[in-house]
This record gives sequence, C-alpha cells and structure tokens, in this order.
Amino acid sequence: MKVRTRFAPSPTGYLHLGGLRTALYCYLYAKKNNGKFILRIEDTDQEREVEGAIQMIYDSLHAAGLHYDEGPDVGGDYGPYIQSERKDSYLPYAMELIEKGAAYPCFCTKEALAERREEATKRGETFRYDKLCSHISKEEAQRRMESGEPYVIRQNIPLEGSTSYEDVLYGKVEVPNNELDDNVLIKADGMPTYNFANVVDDHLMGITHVMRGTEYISSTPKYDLLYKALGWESPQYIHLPVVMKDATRKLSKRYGDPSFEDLLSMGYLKDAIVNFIALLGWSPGDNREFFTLDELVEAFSIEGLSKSPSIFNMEKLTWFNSEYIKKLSADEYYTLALPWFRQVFGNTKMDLRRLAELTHSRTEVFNRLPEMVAFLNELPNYEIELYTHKKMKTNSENSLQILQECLPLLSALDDFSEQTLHNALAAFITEKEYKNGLVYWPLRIAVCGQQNTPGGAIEMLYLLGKEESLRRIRDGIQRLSKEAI
RNA sequence: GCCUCCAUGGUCAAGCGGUUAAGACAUCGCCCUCUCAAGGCGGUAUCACGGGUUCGAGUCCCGUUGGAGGUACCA
Repeated sequence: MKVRTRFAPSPTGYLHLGGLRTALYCYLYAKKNNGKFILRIEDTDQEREVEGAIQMIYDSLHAAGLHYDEGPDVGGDYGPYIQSERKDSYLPYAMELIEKGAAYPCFCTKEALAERREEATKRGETFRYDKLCSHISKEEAQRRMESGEPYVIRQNIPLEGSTSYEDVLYGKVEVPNNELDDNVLIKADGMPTYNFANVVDDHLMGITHVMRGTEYISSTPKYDLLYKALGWESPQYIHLPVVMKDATRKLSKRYGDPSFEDLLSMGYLKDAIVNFIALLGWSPGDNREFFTLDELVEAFSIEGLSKSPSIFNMEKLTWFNSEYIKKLSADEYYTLALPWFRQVFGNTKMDLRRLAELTHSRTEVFNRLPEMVAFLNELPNYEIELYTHKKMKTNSENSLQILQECLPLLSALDDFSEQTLHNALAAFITEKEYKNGLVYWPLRIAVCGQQNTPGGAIEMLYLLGKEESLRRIRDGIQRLSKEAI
C-alpha cells in the first residue's frame, strides 16, 4: 500500500516549532517510503481561526522546503483540503453511526452541561457526559431533530471494558472505556469537531499513517472505535512527543519562544533549523549530525524516534547555524550579511566585502552582526583603561607614545591597503625592535574603541580608511594626553 | 484527583542482557594569536530511587518518585 501521511494544523496562529517538527517527520516518512505528503487545514473551530494563519502555514512549509503533494493551494484528488469546505460530508457518516447505535443526538444545552459539570467538579469528580440523551427513543429523537430543536451528535462509548490500539512508537495503548467521554462529533452549528473530522477525513483521504503529537495518544481509542463502527480500516498511529522549552514547560509563543518565522527573521538559516529540529526527538543511530533534507529522507526511520519529550536547546541551534554559515560561500554569505550591514552603515564606501570576509567565521546568527560592526560606523566613547593589557605589555604611557609615533608614519602613506599598512607597520616594528602586540594593541584600541573586534588592527585601519583612521588615532592621543596631565 | 505515556551528564542523545556507558552542544583548560572568533588538543559531568528475574541489568518485571499529555459544542 502506498504510504500517505498528512500534516493537519489548525490555523490559529504562526507555525510553532513543534508543529514544524511534526510536519517534517510526516514529510520524511512519506518520502522515505515513496509516498505522498498531504496538507490539510483543520478549521472546524471558526472562533479560534486567526486571520492570515492559513497563508502563514503555506509560507512556512514552503520556506522549510516541506513541499506537500496535495493541499489547499496545490490541489489533489482528495480535495477540498480545508475542512470547513468539506462541511457537508460529515453528517451522513454521523447519521450512519446513529443508525448503528455508535452515536446519538443530544439535546442538552451548553448551560445545562456547564451546570452539571460544575456540580461534578464540586464533588471532586471528573465530569463526563451522563448519556442522558442516549436514552431518548429513536422516534422521539427523530421528531425533535426535525422540529428544529438545536442538537449535537455524540459518540456512544461503551460503558464497560476498555479500548486499545497499537501505536507504532509506543506499542499498545489501552484506556478504560469509563474514562472515555461521549464526545461531540457534530456541533450544533453543523460543523464537525476534530474528534470526528480527523477520522472521516483521514479515511476519505486514504491516510495510511497518522503522525501527530502525543496530546492525542489517549483519545485515539475513541477514534479507533469510530473507524470500527464505520467498518473502516484503522490507519497506523504514530504519536510524537512534544517539544519543550524547559523541563516543565512546553514551547509556546506565550513564553516568548520564537516561531519558525521568527527564527528566520532573526537570521537563522532554514537548513540549520530543519537539521536541528530533525534531531530533536530522532536519532539516525550513528554519529552523523549534518543532514540536508534529502539526506534526512534517506536516513529517517521510526525506530530512531524518541518517546520522551525533548527540550529545545537554542544554544545548539545557534551552533548548527554558525556551522551552516561557515559552509556558505563568500558570495552567499555576503548577500545574506549585506542587509544587516546596511542597518548600521546605510550607504557607505567602506569595503563591505572585506568586512564580510572578516565576520564570516564570527557570525552565529545574522542579527548579531549590527552590534558586531557598529564601532566602525561610530567610535564608541571608551575608557582609556582599554589601552592597558598585561600580556601585550601596554599601558597608557607607552600606548600614547606608540600612537604618537604611528601618526606621522600612517599619515605619510599614500594608500591604506592592507598590504601597504602591513609593510609599513612591520618595518616600523622591526626598526624599533618592538613586540607586535605593543604596537597593534594600542592602534586597534584607538581606532576601534573596544576590546574585541572582528579582525586585527591592520584590517580595521583598512576598513576605516586613512582619514577616519587618523582622526581616531588623534582622538586616542588626546584621550591619553588628558590622562597624562 | 483520575486516566495514559515517559525516565542515560546541564541539553540533544547512542545503547536493545556481558561496553573502559559512544558522539554532539554547553562548560573548563591548553595551543595558535595584535583582541574576539575560527581551528587544533585535552578535562569535568549521566544510567532517578527501591525491590526482584538472571551466572550477569542502563538494558527485562514490579513498586516509588519525578515529568509530560489528556480530562471542551479546542484542536
């Protein structure tokens, strides 16, 4: 049988990382088995639907490279792929269930239910629907349904025994029937609930493997009961552990955790994110950790999936990102870095290509770039203590002397190419019998105004150019002279 | 509370009855070096606890503890 998996998000906001991972695994499993990966939008709760969320799902999936074979915006033979557009296809199956005694219409009002629920809670009990309406005779039920009285259709769960199914990952999952509620299948507005729509659609769309989060692990017996009542073959169930923010909280926007889109706009590379996410809860079994999407398809297997929740480790993602950045060609890196440089410099005659070469191996995430290079645009107001460095054997006095000696030397240079600067300074150092650090340290501090810079004194002098460099050196001399008085 | 599931370093994790318990991130140290990175080398750190089963348990079973998920006319 041809494998068909589906990713079925509800359009309630951005695509969070747990969702992205579920989509990834669905995609990988389908592709690994030469099957189809399908996108279905579960918008049966119109109240919760967020404007633009469907588009965001399309965009995120495409951005991640998870191209689906069938879906609302790409078509397919099993459409429509948006549940609200399938509204009419659910009721007949619900009627069939009523006919078979596996469901019944319920006329209890929300208010009455809330009241009974409250009472049960007061007694310290978990409220489950008391099957009140299941005792109404078929004839009366029929009459009331036709009279226009509002009603829902509930699943009729057996009172005794237990229901189990075989999860591919977790093995046998068994739940006592008295723990299972007679859930609403069709709401008063005629729209199905998730509980019903997912079963009907998975069957109608020929889904062979249902991969979804573990939040459904203990309600799946109910769904399985529905398959059986309808005489349908159950799919394979593969529940996936949740992605956590830390040991006790799951990843969520509420705590300010980034979505996939957020990460992209921060300057994380999608390949790095996908690679990292794939390894969160799945292991190839060997020590390999760098994978393209195609390589993931090749390596993926259910056996490598983990059963316990895993914590989303931002530091490791960042490490992956810096590794992916290092793999970029100089041109690719430059293209990606340029907008971030522009934030700082606007239009500049500075050699940004050279700057990019220098920042390339120092970039972990692109959004850290502006801060890294801001000093080139404007000299920070720094403390002269920076001139003092034990290992370089520098202090305010000898730094002042070095700067004063370098000023005429650099002023005399025709051009400020790195080669010229290097030759001149090397000759100067040899002639004076100085140590490299004694000269380069004060120069770099004067010209950069901060301790750490993406490159050495020569590179920084070159980037700043002659005029600005000399200005900054004079500024340094002034700061140090003031101190000397 | 009840039900279901899970449990190897700080984090991701390999391990499928016999291992010196891999590897990666993080962390620490050293080398390189005009700073910071990058790169190279090395160190610290894990089987939650208690009972079984077995010649032998991180691996199997039971319990405890801890954690997660569920408990809606949400998905």
